[in-house]
Amino acid sequence: MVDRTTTAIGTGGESLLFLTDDQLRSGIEAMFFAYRGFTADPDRILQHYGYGRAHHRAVHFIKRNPGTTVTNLLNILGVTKQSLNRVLRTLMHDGWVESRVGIKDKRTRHLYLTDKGTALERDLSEAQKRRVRNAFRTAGPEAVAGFRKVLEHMMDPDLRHHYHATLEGTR
Amino acid sequence: MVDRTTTAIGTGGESLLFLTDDQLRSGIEAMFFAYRGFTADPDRILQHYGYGRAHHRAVHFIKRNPGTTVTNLLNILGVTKQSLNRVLRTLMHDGWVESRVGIKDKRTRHLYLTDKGTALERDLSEAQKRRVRNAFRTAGPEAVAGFRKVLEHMMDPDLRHHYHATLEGTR
DNA sequence: TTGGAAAGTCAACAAAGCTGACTTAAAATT
DNA sequence: AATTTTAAGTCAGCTTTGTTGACTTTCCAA
Repeated sequence: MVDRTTTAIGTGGESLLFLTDDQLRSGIEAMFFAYRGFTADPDRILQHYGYGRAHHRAVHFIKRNPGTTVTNLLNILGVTKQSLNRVLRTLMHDGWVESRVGIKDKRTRHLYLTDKGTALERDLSEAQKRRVRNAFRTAGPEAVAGFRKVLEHMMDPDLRHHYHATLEGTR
Repeated sequence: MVDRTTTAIGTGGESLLFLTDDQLRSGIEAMFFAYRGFTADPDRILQHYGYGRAHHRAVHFIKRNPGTTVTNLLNILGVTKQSLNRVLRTLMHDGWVESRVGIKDKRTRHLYLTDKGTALERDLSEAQKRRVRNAFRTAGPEAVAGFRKVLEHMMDPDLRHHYHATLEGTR
């Protein structure tokens, strides 16, 4: 019943048991269930404010890249202009985010969190970090290094630089 | 600018550099970008068939638990009955999934993939496994072990048994 | 035999994504 | 100077996937 063979043996003849179909399937399910946990806490908070996950993502990346332009955010988030615009409009209307016209290029709008927005972001990220911190602490530093390594290679190569960009100066 | 302190030092005084706020934030972003990649390939295929991610999840877990009941699937997927029902209805109508009335308990419906459905599931999971396999192979077995360990601790404890259940007999 | 659990249906709605067409303003290029 | 391109934003309309609440049918079990 259990398939241990399909991708178990590499061309070089090494055992590679971690690449069996069953290992891959269970890795896939781990991603599915872990992502559910990963978003659960912020989702609960957002619901209280009347926002969704899209708002969280926008607020997160504005916090990490203060003064980012709309186009840049579009590239990071990988959604359409209309979709992001809807989110940004409500965030600005409700006073969490503000946009300033660019000085060099007056077509661009630079996005910033207001004080209120900074507090919301802290709420959301604290909830999320609490869970990630627990998982990291329980699993230990070597597991965390492996976790990072696998995730990095799971990303789309075109998007990987957004991940790296935010680590500039931290390693 | 870069905060290395907030959660860097544990109560015992150990270094715990892997738990700095920056490490946690970048771990969070790794999850975000990796999950995008993780779903990208199946999403592309599903779009071709006119289905969405919810269909993939249903088909995946019916494949792994043939004969599962609707209620069981509800618990695994964590959605409402109505939401799942809409998906199952289209899958059954289009001939990918069939439901058989329970013998012991005729109220229950047991779900199975048809031959057609099995082929679709293979298409989807092959695409997804290709990416996970690449990531696993590139990162190596120790990284994969760490990846699993972290993800397992990121799940909701209530949901963790679904992940374990599917590994029964494989370890 | 009656109460309640399991499954399914219907209606109505919301969040968040999409396409396509369009405007305005500013920058860049010809 | 005129034209083209780019950045941002808007409008209309659509899809997927989730939600709640009310309801029926079936049928097991106390």
